[in-house]
Amino acid sequence: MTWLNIGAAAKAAGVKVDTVRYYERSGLLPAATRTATGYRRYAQADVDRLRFVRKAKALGFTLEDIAELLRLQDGGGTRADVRARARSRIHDLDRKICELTAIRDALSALEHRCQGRGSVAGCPIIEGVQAVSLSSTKE
Amino acid sequence: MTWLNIGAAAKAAGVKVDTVRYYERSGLLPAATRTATGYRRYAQADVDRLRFVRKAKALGFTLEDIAELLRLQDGGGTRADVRARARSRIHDLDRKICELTAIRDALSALEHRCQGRGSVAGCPIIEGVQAVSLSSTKE
DNA sequence: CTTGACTCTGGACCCTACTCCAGGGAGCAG
DNA sequence: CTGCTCCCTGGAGTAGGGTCCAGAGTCAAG
Repeated sequence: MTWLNIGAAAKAAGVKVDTVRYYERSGLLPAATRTATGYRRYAQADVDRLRFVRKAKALGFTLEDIAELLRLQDGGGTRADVRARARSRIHDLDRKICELTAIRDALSALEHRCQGRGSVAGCPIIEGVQAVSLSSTKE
Repeated sequence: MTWLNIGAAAKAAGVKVDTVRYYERSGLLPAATRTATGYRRYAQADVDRLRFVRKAKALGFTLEDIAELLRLQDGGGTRADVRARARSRIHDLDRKICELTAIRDALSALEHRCQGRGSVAGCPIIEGVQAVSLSSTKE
């Protein structure tokens, strides 16, 4: 079994040393085994786990989601559990995308109404912002 | 001229008292005039400004963007300036929407590959995450 | 005069996901 | 042994947009 120090493990997984320690602190990684002098030792499985974290993050999972996914892997969760997590994430993403799209379209409509000439007084974009109705969109 | 105390002004604009003070601190609102005993006094124009901030925020502008928009209104900026800000915001939104959509689609594809039965071992979603290729998406 | 609601200030704290730092050990090449 | 790089810990700092608090002063009603 080849052991890696934290620096090598971090490099292999494509994250920073501090990030690895941070993940350990926050419970995403189990406390690493240590050498006699206190250095953390990592095996390939740990590197894989780090990579998993990185990739799940790229898919928009929060660290908390990821912690849950890892718990499911460790603790013999079911595929249904995993799937539920994924669905919930997709749902969040859909909501966020809708929200941003609505904002984008509103802003774009304002932008098209503006010729881009003249002083700010009476600018359709500014006036449009003033006319936005709230109470619905709550982030 | 009817003056409002901070509580009334905040209520009229739909924000919290602390938020009003925070906006003043961070330069979005000019320092309010004060009564003899140090209470902040607000006129209708101030309430309008607060509402403007709220609405611009709902359109996804950051407080910094909003500060700039307000400066343009105050300082006789041009519509071209305002429009440039709006365009930049639209551009940001487009980028963000694309990003989230890509993530959503990737995750959705994984989710469809999963029957939702069985243990986590071999789960296509987990394996799919492991197979994600990185290096492109950064954020 | 008392009570309760309101306001003042400065500063601490929340969230997420790190990132950096100081001050000290550990490991290894020459 | 000297350097150099790596590692350890605990704690602080970052960004964004607030939120909350203590301790003290103010205001209006009863």
